[in-house]
Amino acid sequence: MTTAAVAESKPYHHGDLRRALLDAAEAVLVREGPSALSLRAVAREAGVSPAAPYHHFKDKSELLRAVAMEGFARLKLAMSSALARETAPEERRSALGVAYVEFAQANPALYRVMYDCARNADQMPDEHGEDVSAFQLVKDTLTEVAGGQVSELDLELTAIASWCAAHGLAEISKFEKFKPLKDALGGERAFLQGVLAHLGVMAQRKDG
Amino acid sequence: MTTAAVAESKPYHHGDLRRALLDAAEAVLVREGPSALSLRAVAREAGVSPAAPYHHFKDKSELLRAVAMEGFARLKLAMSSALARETAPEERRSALGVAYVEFAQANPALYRVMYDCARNADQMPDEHGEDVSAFQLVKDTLTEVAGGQVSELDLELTAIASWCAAHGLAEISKFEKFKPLKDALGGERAFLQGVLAHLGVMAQRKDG
DNA sequence: TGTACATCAGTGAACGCGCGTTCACTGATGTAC
DNA sequence: TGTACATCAGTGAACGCGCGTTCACTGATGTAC
Repeated sequence: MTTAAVAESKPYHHGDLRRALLDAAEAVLVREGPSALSLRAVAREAGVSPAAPYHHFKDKSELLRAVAMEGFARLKLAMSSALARETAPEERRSALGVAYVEFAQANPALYRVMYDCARNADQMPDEHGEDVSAFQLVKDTLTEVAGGQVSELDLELTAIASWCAAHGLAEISKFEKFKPLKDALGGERAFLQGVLAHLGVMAQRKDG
Repeated sequence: MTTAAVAESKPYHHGDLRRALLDAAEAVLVREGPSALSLRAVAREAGVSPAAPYHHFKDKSELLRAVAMEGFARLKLAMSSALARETAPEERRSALGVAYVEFAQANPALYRVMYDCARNADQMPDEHGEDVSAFQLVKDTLTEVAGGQVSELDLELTAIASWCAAHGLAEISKFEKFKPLKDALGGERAFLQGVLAHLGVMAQRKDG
């Protein structure tokens, strides 16, 4: 009946309910969207009583936070992978932005939860000392593009601007308004690349 | 007791309950945030029974939609005003972006409702034939900056990129992460201008 | 000018619902001796 | 190796809550004659 319940007469103890709850949360998100993501729905999806999650999360918001953290981790992974697939700096930068937006498009409900969570806390959920942050990934790539000839301040501001644009595009790109333009450009990805390419940024700064 | 109820033994008929409900909705948003924006809370705030709004809105989502539409109208107004205060194209463009973000910062709950609504419909709420859209405002201003030397396609993509960046900045700018940078730059507005200035765009395109 | 009547815009009680959380409980597991 | 016992990780019933919406109603307003 439930997705997470495996065959063979499930045991009283679950094994790894925390993990199962996070997976169940994602299943609920995919199937019914962010507004359906209640503690009870997650427990139901995991095939467990409504009180069970309290042995693994202090309360609902802590569960949501864990979901959001996983989402950000996966987003970063998607970005790293995209980066690794290209060698030329310009292509790497473009791929980074496209990967970001495509992740958001592929996981719209998760992406929403991620930023709802971030907004509530005025910060991204802790990556508690991960090796290198997604934001650092952006800065490094932009440095490559500029060939190292850029001040720390410009770099920081440009990275923020890029992040803003990617986030904005993630939220806005599916508006029907843009359909004609996408068709004219030859598809979704061309559209994304087109918009992101129009964030010229450093080139202007350098000769301005 | 309620904000909207005027003195003198309120009459049975309200006069303009629709208007009062929209104002009440905003009051609720400001005081308690988007998650508290229920039909019942709005009715309560307007000093009216829970069933009363149904004479003015088909259901909850139609009320929210009306709130969102008003929000977008006010955002456009703020942008027009900011534009009118500057003459030089570059300053006008900057003022436009700053006005956008500052509106979102000044009305965070309303801004959230506006985009929640837009996302649900995959489009902005109808401006049903307003004179000129906010997006057109952006395109016109960008054309001024470019001195008319720009293709329709570049213009469109640049305008979208600007919109994305403004939206992203609106959602991200209050992260604590940026506090040091803001201080270094001398304040919130300088930060916004700094980020937005790093969307060079057309300059790069022209000599690239 | 008065009156009958339709329509409008409220009331307030009630409906069923799903929610987050708590509680006393119990089955399963692990550990000390 | 066996056993007593503490601890862990579940159950399931119950709590109070606010919600969106419906309903029969009634007071106020406007209009036709």
